[in-house]
Amino acid sequence: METPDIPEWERDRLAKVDRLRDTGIEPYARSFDPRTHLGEVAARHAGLRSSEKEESAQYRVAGRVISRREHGKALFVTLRDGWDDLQVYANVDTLGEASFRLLTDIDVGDIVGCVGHVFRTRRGELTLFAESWVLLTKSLRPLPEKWHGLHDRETRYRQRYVDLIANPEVAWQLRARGKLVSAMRRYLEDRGFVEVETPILQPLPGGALARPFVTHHNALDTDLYLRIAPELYLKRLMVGGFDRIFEIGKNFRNEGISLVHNPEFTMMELYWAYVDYNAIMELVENMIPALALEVTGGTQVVIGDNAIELAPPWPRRTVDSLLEENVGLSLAQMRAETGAAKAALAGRRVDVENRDTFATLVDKALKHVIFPALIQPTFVIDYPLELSPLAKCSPDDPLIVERFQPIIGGKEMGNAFSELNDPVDQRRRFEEQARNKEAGDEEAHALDEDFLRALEYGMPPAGGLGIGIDRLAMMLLGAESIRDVILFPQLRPER
RNA sequence: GGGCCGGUAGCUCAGUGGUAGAGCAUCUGACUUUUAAUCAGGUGGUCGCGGGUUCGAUCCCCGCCCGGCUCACCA
Repeated sequence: METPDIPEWERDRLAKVDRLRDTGIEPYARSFDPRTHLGEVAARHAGLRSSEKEESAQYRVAGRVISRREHGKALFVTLRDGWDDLQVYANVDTLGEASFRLLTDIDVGDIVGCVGHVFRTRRGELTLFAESWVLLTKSLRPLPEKWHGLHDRETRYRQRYVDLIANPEVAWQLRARGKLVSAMRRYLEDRGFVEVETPILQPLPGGALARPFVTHHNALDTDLYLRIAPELYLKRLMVGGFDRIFEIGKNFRNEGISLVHNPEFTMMELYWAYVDYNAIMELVENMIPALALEVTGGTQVVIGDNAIELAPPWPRRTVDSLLEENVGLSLAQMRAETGAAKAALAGRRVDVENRDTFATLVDKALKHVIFPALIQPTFVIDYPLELSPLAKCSPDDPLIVERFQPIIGGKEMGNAFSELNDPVDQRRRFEEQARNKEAGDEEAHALDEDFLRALEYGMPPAGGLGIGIDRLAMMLLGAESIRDVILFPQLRPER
């Protein structure tokens, strides 16, 4: 009987499934409980010497068979659970003829449970001596090669489940990202912040300058946008009396994909009533090293050739002083003479265009000249008004807003400001954005009447903060691509 | 979107204008502490897709698809 549609390996394994069922064995078991994690077994017997055994402790372990070495009447298999491996040894004398024969029939990829005691082989590897075993899940597909593993990026991202099996360091890194999020959540809760959830489907996307995804609600017959930021809803909650809140969740921006951009990404935003951006800076410079300590065990990270110390305090540098130092022009000079600003930037190998304005020139100077030079953690503070339609003005200068960005390893880790709570000023800023939109700026901020109505009821003074979790994870875990800290990064659909 | 690089067996990769290769995996046999186990033998391929040139294309040309890097935009 020819079934050319089914690959050979799968046909063989499907036949094994049939044979197992014929002998009364279910190849997809219901449970194997209790069990001990492989890593725990290894940790408990780290001191066991070669050729010694420890028969007093019996273990039930389970995992995926990632390799096997058959020796006639004996057999070694290596099990993996998550990112821990443990070798299992079995022989025909202990298992008996029937059970041993079935064991030699298992394939790399199968998931099995084993019961036995540990010993350490002559070559020094901690090993479970199997006294009995059971098939838990039959695998129908071959695993990638044991030596070179799975390298192909496309397969790794499309079939992350295989990547996680074949590359335990990937599994470890993605798990560490999870630990980062939970550590952040705990850190904030311990300081009185309450976690909230605000709409992802929004009638008007706001809180950031970006192009949104559009979707449609059938029953309401209305277009909705996937949020580009939760900011305006969190501020509505501040009006409502929540005075320390945060949200950790996905934002969606309909823009390019790169080493540092994924269309959906995770953001932590927090709002803290009755403080300004100075308190937020203190929070950030204390929280980041605390999170690093939990996730990596230290407050130092290495990015490229640079050792970075995250411990506080972090220096504060104004945009104005950084511009003077790196571009040779003050903010006021750049505002007054955009021609000179363009020349100065062009001289530093920054692409400038005719349509560049004061605001975009400052933005380019920060991104291409100033940030890349800030390796150790630094707060860049006090931005020009034009770049920040939701931030409050400085008491000393109406053209400056109280805003900061933490820069680590040359990269922006977040964005924060003293929140604008003057509804009249906010309306003016929205109207300015509306003019930009008419002039063709697709990313200009929309005018949100309900948000203004909320501000008119009165929002307490507050500091706000957004931190990109993906980029923070990259920095702490030394990932070069955002795809390495996202379980299922966005790819073009498979065809 | 532009530029550059890539797609060959399940995996990692060689390769040539004249019937397609290796290692590992898989299959058969041997082997009771191996560990990239070992030894002997075998199976396995629309060479990303579609056109063109040619007696003949996996190879050369054109178009497309998918991925990577990079530039632009963005966090």
